[in-house]
Amino acid sequence: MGENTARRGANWEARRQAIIDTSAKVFAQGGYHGTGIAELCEANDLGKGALYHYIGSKEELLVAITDLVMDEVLAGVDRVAASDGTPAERLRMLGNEYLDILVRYPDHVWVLLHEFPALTGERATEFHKRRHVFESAVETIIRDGVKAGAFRKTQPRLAALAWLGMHNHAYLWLHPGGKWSAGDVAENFADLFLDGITPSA
Amino acid sequence: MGENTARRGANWEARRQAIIDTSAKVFAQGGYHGTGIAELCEANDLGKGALYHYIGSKEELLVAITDLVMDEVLAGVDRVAASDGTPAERLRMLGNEYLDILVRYPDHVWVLLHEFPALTGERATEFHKRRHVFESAVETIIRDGVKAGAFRKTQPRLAALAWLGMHNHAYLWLHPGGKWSAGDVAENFADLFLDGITPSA
DNA sequence: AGTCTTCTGTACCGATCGGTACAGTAGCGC
DNA sequence: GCGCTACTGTACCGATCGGTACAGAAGACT
Repeated sequence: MGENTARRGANWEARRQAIIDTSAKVFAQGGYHGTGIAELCEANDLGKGALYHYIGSKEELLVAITDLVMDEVLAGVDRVAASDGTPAERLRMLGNEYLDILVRYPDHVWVLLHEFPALTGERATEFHKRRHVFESAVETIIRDGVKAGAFRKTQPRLAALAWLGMHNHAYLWLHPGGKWSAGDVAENFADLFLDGITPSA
Repeated sequence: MGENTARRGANWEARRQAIIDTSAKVFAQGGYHGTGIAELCEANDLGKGALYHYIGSKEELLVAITDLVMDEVLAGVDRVAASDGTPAERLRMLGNEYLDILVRYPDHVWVLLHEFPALTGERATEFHKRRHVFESAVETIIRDGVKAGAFRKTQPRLAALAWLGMHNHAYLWLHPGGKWSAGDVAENFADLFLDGITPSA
């Protein structure tokens, strides 16, 4: 993808992106398998011919949705890696980046976390590879912290899974314009993860 | 359900339960909407007629799977409520109960957490009601701890969501016979949630 | 043995599935 | 205005969807 942008109409790409976004919302409500092409056509106000002119296939649409999110996530990982904070600071920063994505793309993230098992073949392996980069980034920060004595001697993998669970799960209840902002939640979660719920005194 | 057990064959109930369990595994692999009746028939080695004799409908099958898990979860909540430990102890206990269920019914739990949006009508409201009981139980323990001064003055709801996220997410990687036992993970998570990852000194 | 209920396979239903073929329309370069 | 390509709606494809009808097989009870 990218090299075959070829001679497409001026706003082909923009139109395609709009379709991806709209479809993400529909998928988020009805599920990937639970949503038919007809439903997507109606939501995008397009005939089947027009729709397929932009998306290629239903699965490609799913790929586009998940790729969009993973692009953002990995960009966040890079920014954090490029920073030079302590492990605790980097963990805070990554939480902020991730929850921000979650609020900016609630539908896309829902689809990603819910329907990634529907990806097949090399699409699936590619996705797992990218997800592994993200999860490893968390684990590495924790491992660094343990090595530096800034963190307790926990099992880094298990601590990373706890961190990921806390943050991933937020896609179910953290919405733009809701009770909490991404920043609020990220701060609370970082405090909790770093210092626990027991008073320090 | 229950009052119309009526005159069913001796092992009708057992047969039905076996079908539910087998189908849970199939759903866990292919998703609810992604799995057809024909697939369920093959997995259960039954014709459509026979299958429908036991399950009524596809959605009833989904309900049976989710009910099984929720029955266990709420039984765990009751046991914890009946105990008289400190908030910290009760949180530990609940984590143990929950992760134990997660390991004993990995397929059922996967289906529950992944496909509950497919429930419709009063089935959906009933499910949400029962899930709320579970989530409130977590929140109440935390609220009690804060009130008693055993926990920091966090927002109980947010802390509960963190706790739930950590534990719920484990359905993706915690499997029977895997690297960690439910008890191991529960203990690590409780330590982490109570005291954080920063050394206490 | 006869009867009656429970159980099960087969055939079938209309609807919808994801996807394609293709003829036409619209808009841009000239 | 001409021509060419990008775009779009309609009709259609075979396959599968969830579910039903129903006849017969299999047991249990008498």
